[in-house]
Amino acid sequence: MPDTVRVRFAPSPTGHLHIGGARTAIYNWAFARHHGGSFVLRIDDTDKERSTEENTEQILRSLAWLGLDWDEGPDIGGDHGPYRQTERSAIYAESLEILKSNGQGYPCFCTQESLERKRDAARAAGGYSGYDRTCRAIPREEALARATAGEPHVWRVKVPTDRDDITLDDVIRGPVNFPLSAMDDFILVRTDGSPTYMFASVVDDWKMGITHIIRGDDHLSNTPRQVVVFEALGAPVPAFAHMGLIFGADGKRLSKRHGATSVEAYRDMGYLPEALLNYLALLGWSLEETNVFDRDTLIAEFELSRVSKNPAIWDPGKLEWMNGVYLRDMSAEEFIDRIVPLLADAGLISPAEATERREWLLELAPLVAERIKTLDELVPMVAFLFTEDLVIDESAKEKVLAKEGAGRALDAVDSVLADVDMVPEAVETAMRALPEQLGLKPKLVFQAARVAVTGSTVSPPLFESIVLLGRERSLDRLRLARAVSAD
RNA sequence: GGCCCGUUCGUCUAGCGGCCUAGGACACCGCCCUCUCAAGGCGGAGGCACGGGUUCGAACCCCGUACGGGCUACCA
Repeated sequence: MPDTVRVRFAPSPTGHLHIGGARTAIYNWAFARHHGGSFVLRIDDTDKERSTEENTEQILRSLAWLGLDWDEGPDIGGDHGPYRQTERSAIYAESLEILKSNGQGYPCFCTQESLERKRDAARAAGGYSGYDRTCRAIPREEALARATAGEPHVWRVKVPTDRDDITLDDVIRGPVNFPLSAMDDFILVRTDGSPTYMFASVVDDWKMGITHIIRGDDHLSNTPRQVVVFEALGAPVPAFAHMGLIFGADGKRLSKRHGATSVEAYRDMGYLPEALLNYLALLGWSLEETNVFDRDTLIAEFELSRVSKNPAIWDPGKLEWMNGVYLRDMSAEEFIDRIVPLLADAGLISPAEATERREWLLELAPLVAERIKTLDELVPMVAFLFTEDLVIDESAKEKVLAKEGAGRALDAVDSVLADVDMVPEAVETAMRALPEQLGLKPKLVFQAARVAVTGSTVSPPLFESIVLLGRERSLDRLRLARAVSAD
C-alpha cells in the first residue's frame, strides 16, 4: 500500500451524524491512520434545502467526540479546499469545460416532460433502459451553439460505446462486472448549472487526490457511473471499497423506528465515545482474538480485507454490554472525571464540592462503575447518598420493612452503628454478628438496613454505602425507617 | 422489469478444500459465588438458506433456486 493514501468522509449536513455514517467515517479514518495517510472531511451540502450550518457543526462535533481527527476539512482548511461543495462551483465549472473540449460531455435539450413521457411509454412497453441519447446525435457545433445561445439544457456524459462493460475491482468484494448496455448517458450538470452528485463527487475526489473510496454498499451500483466520469475527465480512477450497510432488527434500513440512530443520541444516553467507536468498528470488521480494543489497536490492525460484505444488524444490547466493559475498566480517577459533570447537572454536588470530596468519590467510584451499563444509570443509583430527605420506595417498604423482625433488626443495626469504626470491614464484622444474635435471617437484617439507608432493595454494597453516607445520616435513616417498620 | 450485491447460532462474527463431530462474543437458560443489584466463574441450548454439480474430500469452488438489500432521479 502506498504511503500516500488519501481517503475522505463526505457527509450531507441534512441531519445529525448517523451511526451508519459514523462507521463509514471510522473505517476511513482507521484506514488512513493505519497507512499513515490523510483523512479528509468534505461537506456534501449541495442539497441546499435541507443542509444547515448547525448540522455541519454538529456532525463535526460528533466525529470529534468519537475521537476521530481529520487532516483537512471545512473547519481547519487544507491544500485541496474549499471543503464544502457549495463553495466549489468554480471547480465544477472548470471540470465541465474539460468535458466540453474533449467531447466527453454534451448538452441535452430534451425537456423533463418529454423525458418522462418517453420513460413512461418505454416502461409500459416492457423495458426502459435510460435516456435514448437523442441529443447525443446533434452535431457538436450545433449543440454548442444552441447551448451558448441560451437554450435550456443539461450536460450529459457520453457513456462509452466502444466497450461492453466496466469491471471494478472492489477492495472488499473483489471483481464486479457491470454491463454498459444498462447505463444511459446520465446528467452531470443540471439546467440551473449546478452539478449532480455523480459529477460533484467525482470531481471532488479527483481534485482532492482521493486514492480510496470507502463507503456503504448502497453506492456500489453507482460506482461504474463514477468510473465513467473519472475516465471522461481523464482522471485516475481511485480504488473502491464497499461495505455492507447497517440495518435494524427487522432487516430494514435503520430509521427512527429502530430507536436512536445518531451518535449524539447515544452520547446523551450515557454512552462512552470509546465504547461506541469500538462497537461500531466491530460491526463489519473483526479481530480474531478479541472484541474489545482501543483506538491504537484499531489503527494498528485495521485492514479492508477483513471488512465483511454482509449487512450488519444494529444490536443495542451488545453496545450496552460494551459500554459496561469500558465503564468497568476505567480507572477510578477517570470515572470520577466523567461523572462529576453528571452529578452536578443533577444538582447532587457542585464541582467545587466534588474537588473537596475527591477522596470520598474515589471510594464511591468502583462501587457504581461496576453496576452501571450507561452513565444514565448513575444518578438514580447514587442519589440516596446526596439527598437530605430520603423517600423510601413503597414496594420496598411492603416487601421488607413490613416483615416481622424488620424493626428489631433496625434497632440492632442502630446500636451497632452508634459506635462502630466507620470503615466497611468493621461495619461488616459488626453487622454480620447480628442475625444470629437476633435469631433472624441474614437476608432480612441486611435488606431491612438497606431499605432504611438507601430507600431501595437494590443498591451498591450495604456496608460501603453506610460508610459513605456517614454515621449520623445512617442513624437518622434507620430511625425514620424504624417508625414505619413492623416489629 | 433490468442491472448489481449479499446469505455461517436470535445478533456480530471466525472460517478463505482436509486442522470443523463449525470456534468466539452479545443475548438466552442452568449452576456456583453472594448483604441486594451487578460483576465474575462454570456449564447448556442454538447455525453453514435450499438444490445440483466439481473433488478422494466442501461452510469454503461452480451453476441454479429462494429470500434479503441496493441502484435504475435535473436526490445524495
